[in-house]
Amino acid sequence: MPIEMMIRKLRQHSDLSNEDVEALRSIVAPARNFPEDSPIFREGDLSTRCCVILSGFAYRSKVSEEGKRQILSFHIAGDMPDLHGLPLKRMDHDLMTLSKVELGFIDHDALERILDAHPVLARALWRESLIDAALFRQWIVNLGTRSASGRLAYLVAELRQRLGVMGLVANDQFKFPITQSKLADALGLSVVHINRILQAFRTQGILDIKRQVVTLGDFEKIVQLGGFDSLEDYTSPE
Amino acid sequence: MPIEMMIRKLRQHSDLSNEDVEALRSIVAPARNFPEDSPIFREGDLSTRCCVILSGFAYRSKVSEEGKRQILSFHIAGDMPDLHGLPLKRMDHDLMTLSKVELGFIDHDALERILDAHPVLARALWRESLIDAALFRQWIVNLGTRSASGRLAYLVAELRQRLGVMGLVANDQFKFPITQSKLADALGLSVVHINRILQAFRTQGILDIKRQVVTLGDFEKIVQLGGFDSLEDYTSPE
DNA sequence: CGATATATTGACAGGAGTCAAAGAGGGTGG
DNA sequence: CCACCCTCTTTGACTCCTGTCAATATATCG
Repeated sequence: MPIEMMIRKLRQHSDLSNEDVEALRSIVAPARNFPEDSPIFREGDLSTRCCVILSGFAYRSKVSEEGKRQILSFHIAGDMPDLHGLPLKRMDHDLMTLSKVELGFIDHDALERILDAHPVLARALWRESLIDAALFRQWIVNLGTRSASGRLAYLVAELRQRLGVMGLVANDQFKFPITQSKLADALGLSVVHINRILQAFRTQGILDIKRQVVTLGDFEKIVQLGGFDSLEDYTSPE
Repeated sequence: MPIEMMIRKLRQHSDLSNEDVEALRSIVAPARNFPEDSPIFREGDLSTRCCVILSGFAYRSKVSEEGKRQILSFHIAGDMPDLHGLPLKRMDHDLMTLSKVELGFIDHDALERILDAHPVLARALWRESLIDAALFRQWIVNLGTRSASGRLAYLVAELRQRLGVMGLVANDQFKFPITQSKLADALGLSVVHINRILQAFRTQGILDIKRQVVTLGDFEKIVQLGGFDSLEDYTSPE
């Protein structure tokens, strides 16, 4: 029942009744598999359904006019990376898989009907989409104020936090199938420089990213370097 | 009736009935004035009402753990910069005035009641808050992929676009009371460097920012330098 | 086992930051 | 009305973080 991860996430900030949850569960289409490094949707697409990541990793990205790719966010099991497509329809960025991904789909029309009858659920989804926006704000701070190594540390701290909540961190390790080139595109840095920072982190025993796995050597240090500030306190109502 | 600007903005993407609009209008409290360079709310505050900018300029900012201020966005007449506070309550950043600002306030409780009775309006506000998020994504691309001069050009292009819609651009000029130090904090650059870019733009006749006024010398060039891509096509449903 | 993607190195260039000081501008009070 | 002050802008000299280019090593996969 991997859809439970999404429900757990919604329940972290919203008080959903069992009816709300059942209604939502009833309209999730059977899981579909996507291969790694492939698009789920593209910028400009019209969205007719929302997806829920049941397992695997994805990222959202945008290509600037100059042709450079910027990765906007990473997504993990439990996330609904295109919830904003429900009110906005037209996608302003790509959604790509990082690994093999299992997706559940929720048809917009069906969802609209459920939301009309379940205002608490509607509010929960609005909230969820705004938490997404809050992460973007954090990301802006990260890009705008921190050095290269700070940015990387911040990313790792954020991922650890989010994966931890989903129970996907064990023994100071978590799966995260990233390449240095994608890290570069996420952090606004060059591949070469990412490589050098990674090496420095490795020799200092701070962290290691190898073979799809991130190993945290010194999490305290990572949080400090990245100036990581958990959003927890801001994402629950009242 | 400067509240009309907000309504015009909502109507750009949502089909509001006159009833919807009247309901909304009925709960806007009389305008209040805020002096320049002062806080409207602070990070950590609990939000009990939404504000609408009736006139003037404001910005949202966040201070990183390291103590550096990052400006997240600028706001103009017609904007509701804390709409996300309705579902999320706890503010994750500051809202500051740039100039004298006239604000209308909408009490959350009253708004909730109206939204329950006007689902189209509720949807419009959700949409509005997601357009805000889309601007943040654009901003991430700006910070992550562009050079210093590109970033500045992008900011000016975005402002021109948004102010233009509100009818606040005339003769290739618009009011925008910014200091170089704030520009630096918005673009993730140092004041000194901002100053040099500004001078380069000035001597090349591209643009000038002086005494609270931005003068566009060569808008084509600005759009090109900034790789500006209007969001227009993404913000209307279907 | 070859082929392709990814990671690593080295040398060098350059954009952007820092520090410190000097000008300008705008507001205020005597 | 002018002197003074405070903030904002401008300059110069210097540093250094990060990017670029190009080559090599290492993984990964069919």
